[in-house]
Amino acid sequence: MGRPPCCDKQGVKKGPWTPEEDIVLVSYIQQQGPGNWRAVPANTGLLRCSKSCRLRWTNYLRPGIKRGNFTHHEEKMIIHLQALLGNRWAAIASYLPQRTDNDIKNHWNTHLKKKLNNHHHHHSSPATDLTADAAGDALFTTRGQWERRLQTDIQMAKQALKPPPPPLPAAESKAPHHQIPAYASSADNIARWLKEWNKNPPTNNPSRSSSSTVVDSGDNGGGKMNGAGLSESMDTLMSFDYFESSNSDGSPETSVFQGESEMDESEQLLPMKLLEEWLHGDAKDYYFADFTVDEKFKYDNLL
DNA sequence: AATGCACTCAACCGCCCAGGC
DNA sequence: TGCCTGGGCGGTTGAGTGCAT
Repeated sequence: MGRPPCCDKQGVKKGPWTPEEDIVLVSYIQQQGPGNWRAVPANTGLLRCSKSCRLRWTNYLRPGIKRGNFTHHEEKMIIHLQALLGNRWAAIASYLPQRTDNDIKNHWNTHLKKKLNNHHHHHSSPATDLTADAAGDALFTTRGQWERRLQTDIQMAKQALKPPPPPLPAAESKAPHHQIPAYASSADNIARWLKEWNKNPPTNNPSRSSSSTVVDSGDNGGGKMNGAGLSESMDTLMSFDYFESSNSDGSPETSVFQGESEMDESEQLLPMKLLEEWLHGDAKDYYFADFTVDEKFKYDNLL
């Protein structure tokens, strides 16, 4: 016997959300705060499953999220973090402020994986084979690799037990920190969206039309890539910093995987070490320049 | 202009886990 | 202790869109 569905399927609406539904959901959350999703459909009259409400909020309506137009640096971070953490998108998303796990997952599946595959086929060499997808897919195939992963998990668990960061708006603990009043920001998005909507009423795809306007796309470094930009981006993307690392002392006390001394030396994978170095190196400061103190705190604790 | 195909991404599905009873 | 429920996560789907022919 399978588990019953999270909610009664009868009378539950599925598919893209309409602007009206968005407004109902946002205004409810403005008043009540997110959480207790079970109560949301009941209290709002939305004919939606509680899960659907949560998903809509966390992946779309939540204030401060940035959609699409992944910057080059974000892509690099995703690639590195994916190599480190595997397909744990929520964990990866926690290091990319403003990005949702769903967005990152989609971007990985539709863009980055492909890019890395192409690169893999065109630059097949022992060194490059260990990067990219190959690294992501094959990283944890040995006992030592599994232990590394476990260590990462332990580190993350430790983090979770640390005292919480300075208080955030009670209703939005997972939101990025540099947007100030969570709901005001969200209401602002809706207002902006409505403005757009009045100007350009959606034809037959409300979800998509809203997706391009509700949330401020922010400054993502110049919008979509043209051909040249993509090419240039790929060059840099694939260059990584793996093989430019000069201070590879590899001291155990700075390792992500502390306590792996029992590990067979032969299991020390180059990419992992290099990733580690990269994450410890200057690149970190650069990529995390926009991070808040909390986010840096969290990141540093991972290391 | 019409058609087919490939791509994108919002949303759903199913599983897992933690907490409450 | 075991069951139930809510919430979270990762994988997958399919409608919409854009491009090539």
